Amino acid sequence: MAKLSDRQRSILTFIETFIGENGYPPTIREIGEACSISSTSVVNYNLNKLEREGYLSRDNKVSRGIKLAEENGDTPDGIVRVPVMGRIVASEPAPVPSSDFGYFGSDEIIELTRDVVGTGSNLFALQVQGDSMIDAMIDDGDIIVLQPHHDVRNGDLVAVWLTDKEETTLKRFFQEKDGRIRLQPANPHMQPIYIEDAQTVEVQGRVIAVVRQP
Amino acid sequence: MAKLSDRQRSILTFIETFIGENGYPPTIREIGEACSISSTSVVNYNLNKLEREGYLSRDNKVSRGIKLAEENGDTPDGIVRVPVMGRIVASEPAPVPSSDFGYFGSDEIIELTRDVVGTGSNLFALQVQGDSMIDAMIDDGDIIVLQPHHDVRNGDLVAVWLTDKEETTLKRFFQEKDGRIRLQPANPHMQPIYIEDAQTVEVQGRVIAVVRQP
DNA sequence: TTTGACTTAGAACGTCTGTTCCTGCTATAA
DNA sequence: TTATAGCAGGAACAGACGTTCTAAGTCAAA
Repeated sequence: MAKLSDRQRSILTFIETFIGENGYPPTIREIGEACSISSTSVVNYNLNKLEREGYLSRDNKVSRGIKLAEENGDTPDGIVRVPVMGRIVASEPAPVPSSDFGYFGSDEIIELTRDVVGTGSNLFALQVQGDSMIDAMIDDGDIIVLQPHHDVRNGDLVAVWLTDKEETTLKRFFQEKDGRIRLQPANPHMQPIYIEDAQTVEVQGRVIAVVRQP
Repeated sequence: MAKLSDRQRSILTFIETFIGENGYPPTIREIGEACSISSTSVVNYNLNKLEREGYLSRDNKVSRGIKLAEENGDTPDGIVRVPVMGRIVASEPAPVPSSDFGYFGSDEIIELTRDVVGTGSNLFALQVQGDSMIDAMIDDGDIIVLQPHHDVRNGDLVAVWLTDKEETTLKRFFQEKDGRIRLQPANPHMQPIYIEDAQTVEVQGRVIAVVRQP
């Protein structure tokens, strides 16, 4: 599903812009005119091809029956569907999606915009249970959006599972020069935690956003 | 632009759900069938009426040429554009939009989904500056979405301007039986504030959502 | 070269769809 | 009562639209 002819690509982009401008999909003849294709059958042929490749779906016998496919939960209008994988509790590791695609095992799905989650992909969300993360200024019931991220950069706010303490916590991550890991609470009045053995820190994901609905 | 017949309302909601399901608008006959209208001219008549009232726009002679109007920043696909009116600081009253419509004076616009902001209308957003609202578990840089709301119910999380203390704060609002107003911090370890003179409390809005991007 | 798969063109068919015209009903005001 | 406006139903027309059929061009493999 990789190779697309120039013609097919121009058809696809035209449909996108057309829907954006008009609010409804174009007809076969409108596509043909825009992409300088004289025959409706050629447009039809390429549309069928695009459908077979999964770029769009068509409703037979229906005028303007074209719907653009939504790739990886990203709808064409900038909405991102993020699966809520469950609850995050201090006393347990966070439930992380097992595979990269599919919403299996997710309780529900929350829709967010790119304005909130940025350009991340493979996102998942967790609802915080209990007020054990109050020191990270995260309340009971808050929803945190995570990106599975194994190469964490210094300063990232991450959800980590501390194997020896058997505790999940949200802290800013810093790799110190002396090999230790410093976990800095968001609340500036609280003291950081220093971890001697980096093996005891399992990063579950980087926090992309926190959403609270009082 | 207020009065809508039952028929017109059912047409409108059908168009909404149809677009949501199919990705393209319905035809006149599909509307008629769904709303049990036998004649296409009646549908056409009501569509023209709805267009005249501003609820939708039509493209003449175009099949499925219906586009739902976007009211108060609410796009047809469930995205809500919320103007960010500025920053909210503890030492100043929150900047509230002067009129009910238009984004005049807004620094920028943030797009959110209905999943986040619910069904509210006339929403506006403010970015929190400083960590003075740390007791409400709201951090520097957080964005709070507010609904201008003058009839506040007990338990609502509201942004209030205390005229005598000259301070903006976020608290849960309770009207006590003895006439006093109790402002309860979100942090359960903190003590509530009791206001004797209700006149000194100006409710700027009800907090719909809080969004944090670390 | 021949073969076959893929792509493009053109035309015709039948249905879908927006529009229009005519008719009738109901409610309000004169 | 009549007049007017708003609303609803039915039928028919013309054009739009998806589909299908035939034919031909392109290109790589045999």
